Amino acid sequence: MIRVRFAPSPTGFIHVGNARTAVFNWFFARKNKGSFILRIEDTDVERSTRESEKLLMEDLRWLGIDWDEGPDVGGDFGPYRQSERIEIYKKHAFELIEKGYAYFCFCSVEELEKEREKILSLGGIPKYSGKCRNLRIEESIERVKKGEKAAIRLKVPSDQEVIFRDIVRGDLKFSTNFIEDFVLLRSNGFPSYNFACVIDDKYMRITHVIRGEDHISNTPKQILVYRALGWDYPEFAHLPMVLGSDGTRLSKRHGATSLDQFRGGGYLPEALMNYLSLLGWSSPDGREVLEIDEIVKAFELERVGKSPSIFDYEKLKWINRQHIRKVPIERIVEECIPYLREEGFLPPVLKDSHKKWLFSAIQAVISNLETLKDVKKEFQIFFYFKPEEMDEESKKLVLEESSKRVISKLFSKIKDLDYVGWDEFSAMVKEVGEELKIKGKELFHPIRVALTSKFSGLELKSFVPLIEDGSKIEFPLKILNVKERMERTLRFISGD
RNA sequence: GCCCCCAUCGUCUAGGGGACUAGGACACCGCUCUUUCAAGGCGGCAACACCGGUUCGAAUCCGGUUGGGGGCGCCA
Repeated sequence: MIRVRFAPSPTGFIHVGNARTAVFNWFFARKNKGSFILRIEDTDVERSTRESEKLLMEDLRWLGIDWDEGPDVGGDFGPYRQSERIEIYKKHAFELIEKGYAYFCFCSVEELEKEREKILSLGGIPKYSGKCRNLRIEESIERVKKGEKAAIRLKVPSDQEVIFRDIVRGDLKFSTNFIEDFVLLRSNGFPSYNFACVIDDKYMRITHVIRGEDHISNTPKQILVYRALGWDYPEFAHLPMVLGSDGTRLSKRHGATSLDQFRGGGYLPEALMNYLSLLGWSSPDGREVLEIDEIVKAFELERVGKSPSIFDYEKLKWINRQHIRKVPIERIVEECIPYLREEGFLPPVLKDSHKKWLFSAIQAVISNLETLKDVKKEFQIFFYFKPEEMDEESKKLVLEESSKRVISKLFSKIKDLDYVGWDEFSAMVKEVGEELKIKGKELFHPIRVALTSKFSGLELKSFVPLIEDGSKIEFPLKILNVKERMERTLRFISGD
């Protein structure tokens, strides 16, 4: 039974790089019918909050990741918050002291800091001196009993090699000579990352540790802990980094980086997941726009690449567009509603008439949507109509003599009608053309501008019915119909 | 500085000794469809970092150089 975990620390929003790690773990678990475990690494008391833990889980769920075991859903190997497992870590840290594989360290943080700076300034390797390593154990225990603060460090053996196989990278080799006696248990009683991680992965029966490349150098340290404890260790797979456009670590400077920003930015979760899957992995059949279950089916760690990838917002947008076109339009309508409310285009309660209109309107603009959020700007054409604010290009066109004649003529045919259907409308446009001997662009373009105040946009065939129908429905911002729009444009042209 | 990892179009990638004239996708450019703009369709530009070795044959294997990235906390 394959068991993997995603182990974030609840210190802020979830970064897409971390999300990618979560997603790959999840794909691997689902593909192999294994378990995906969510473990909260909240041993940094200063920075961890329950609030971020909550947000983190919400964001993960939004993305489409579910977990079989975790702090909120429970499981047989909990608790799943490290802060609730302190006794377990202590027990094993003391066990290592007893076995002689670890020792108490009484150096203060300030002292160590000073030492490190000194070594660094001399161009040396910042490595703990091992000062407390040879303290007599009886004496150390005595000091601890008296209440002196002490951390516990691992006695890292010298001249040994740690070799492990990484599923992505093959055999990796490290000499223990470059590993210092790192801290297992901090003087505040909390475990360090490299210790807690080992204990938890063992207790939770993790079979595959899939994490970012930035953890490669932690792996030999953790293996040393496994060895000292006499435990076998899981398989490792280190995923390549996700970088920003300039090749440095992806950060705010490059654009959106947290899951909630993509959510708010109008991305479909399956599109983001799809895009994330393409960072370091590719489908054997070469297709890129994939349903989640297709990815699960095809996913293999063996197909994960070794080199870092740059996060490409353009391609994400393109993938998002593909997914927008793929899912049922009802869902797109549903997802667009919050954005439209935000703009004040929709009332708090939607009647059937609203829904019906909305459906047609979304259908009309859907091919222009790169993100769901784009619906806001696409819908302006329905709710805002201000001839006096039209751009120079449109103004110039509409003020031409022939344009004026076209618009007036068409208006004279429409002005007594209560409703203009598309067939009727296009028949009248045709008549106008014949009567004025104007055709083509010269005929159509002025009409477009008269109706939208914009030089380009939706095709009139869908636009005209939408404003005609829309004008009969009650919206917070009234939709003007053909007649009203032409009237206003005419007034603008004549200079009133 | 030290340790480790990585290297195919601008970007994501396929490829794993002969199938390579190196394939696909995004972006970009052009054409087309459309009496607008997009979207769509078609086409184009564009890469094996460098040097050496192994081999009949190297993008592919080996070594080095260069470049990039990661790590070196009582953070995770």
